[in-house]
Amino acid sequence: MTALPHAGRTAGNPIPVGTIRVGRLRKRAEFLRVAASGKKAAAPGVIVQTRRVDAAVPHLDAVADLWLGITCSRKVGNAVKRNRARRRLREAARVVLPRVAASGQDYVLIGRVETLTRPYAALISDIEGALRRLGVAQTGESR
RNA sequence: CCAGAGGGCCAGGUGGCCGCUCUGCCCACGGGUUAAUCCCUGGGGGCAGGGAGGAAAGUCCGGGCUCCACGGAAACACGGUGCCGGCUAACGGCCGGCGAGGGCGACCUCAGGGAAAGUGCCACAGAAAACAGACCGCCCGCCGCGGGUAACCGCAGCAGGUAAGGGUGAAACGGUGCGGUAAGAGCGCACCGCGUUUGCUGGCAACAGCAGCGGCACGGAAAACCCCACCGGGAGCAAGACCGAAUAGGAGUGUUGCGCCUGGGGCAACCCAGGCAGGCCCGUUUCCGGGCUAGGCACUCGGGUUGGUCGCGCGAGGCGUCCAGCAAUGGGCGUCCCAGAGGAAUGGCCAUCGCCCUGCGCAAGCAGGGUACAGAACCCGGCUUAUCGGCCCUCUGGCGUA
RNA sequence: CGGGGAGUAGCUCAGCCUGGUAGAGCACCACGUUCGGGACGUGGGGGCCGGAGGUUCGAAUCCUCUCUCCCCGA
Repeated sequence: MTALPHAGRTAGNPIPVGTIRVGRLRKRAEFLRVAASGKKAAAPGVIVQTRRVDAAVPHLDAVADLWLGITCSRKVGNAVKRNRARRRLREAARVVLPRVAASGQDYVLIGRVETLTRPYAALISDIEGALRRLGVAQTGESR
């Protein structure tokens, strides 16, 4: 496990054991780092990029097990459409990532035009499938 | 009832599960510090409360706020606005009025100063396109030729008169009628139109009405240059302020090099202070004025970038009511505190009820589809553009009934 | 978010300031040249000037609104 030590998680802490904290990518440089040196997988509703965390380069949002950033280009539509695509992806990622995604990785979800109209269940399976193809999915049943 | 005009308002509701962000309070914990507490800081949990718009949009104007330039002055230049009056912090905005155009009407539209300050333009066509001018034509006179008994007719030329007719054009120097004439012509007259730096009346004014005057002179275009009047310093919250890594650039010291003059110091190289000259900058010019201005090498100290904090929401504020005003708007009183994110929250999924359209059905209803435009990014006042539909008020025209 | 710039032929650009005829190069087509192709020569076609209004007799050009694209300020 290359995840940074979870500062608040010690014996006697009321946080349930196994809770994963998802940090956020905050700056353009962090997104570019994932895009430049990471792997990517495309699904109808989403494009996923990922990169193993380099401990020498700290995140702005420091205390977390894995980091997530969501983005949308102007091709998706106007500001309302981009916001909706980001919100749907964030909601789906909130459900999927702690259960499936490996720790110690950066993840970037990129919205597409289909993200707006794709059914919610399909969006979730899109993310899971992409993570599996990238080889960063947990073995599932072990958790 | 149908068709239409003007103005205002709304921007789906309810419920369930799971979430986001800010503020306040509480709880346990980690890190720093300490002997310990306190304190600082970090990510969590719980409870309560707040959480997108009429356009948040385009960024087309006007302000607040911040920094820079702010010492003026004059002229120039540049940009903008343009009937009159009012409102406003200000505006290119709004309100009221005037004029012009459109509509049966309610109403709508208008960058709506100046073309007798100047420069330039008006292609093609046409004789001529802007101090007018004359192609065809019409008319008088003279001369020549031909015909005719003659009156006179025809043709060609010369010198004049004319702007009625022809045709061109987007536009041709008023229109109609009568008189007049060799033919004509505002040449004269009547009416209409036009102009008016004339007077009177009304109006703060734009302007309107009446009278007079002018025979009519003044083509269009200033969204061509321009003139006149008025307004305008530049940049923008990525402004700006503060805290502050790693790596490359600045200040001090030493050394080397470097225009002139004066004074001081030093044995000297040289250093310090002042002035002058040169160069650059303050939009341009002028006058004064101000600022900056010397490289290379070695050694010591302060800034900026990444990042963080502030700016950052009590405001030309919202709601209600009264008063002044035709209105825009202003004033008084009461009451309320109402988003603050930062790859950027204000949501995701589901159920159900509304609303609209289409089809089926006698009906109850059923099925299908639709439910817009669009997301705060320092704030405010406007303008413009996008928008499924619904509601309310006032008014106009037509038809019908009483 | 703020500041600036550009839309004209299939492509790259002139023309706009100073309004009346849209032009150049490459590309395309035909013919010639060649045994054939390329190159070369001659000739030709092709643009409602991003869209909508307005000013004007007349707009690619002037004015207003709008759409799209590009650049700059982390």
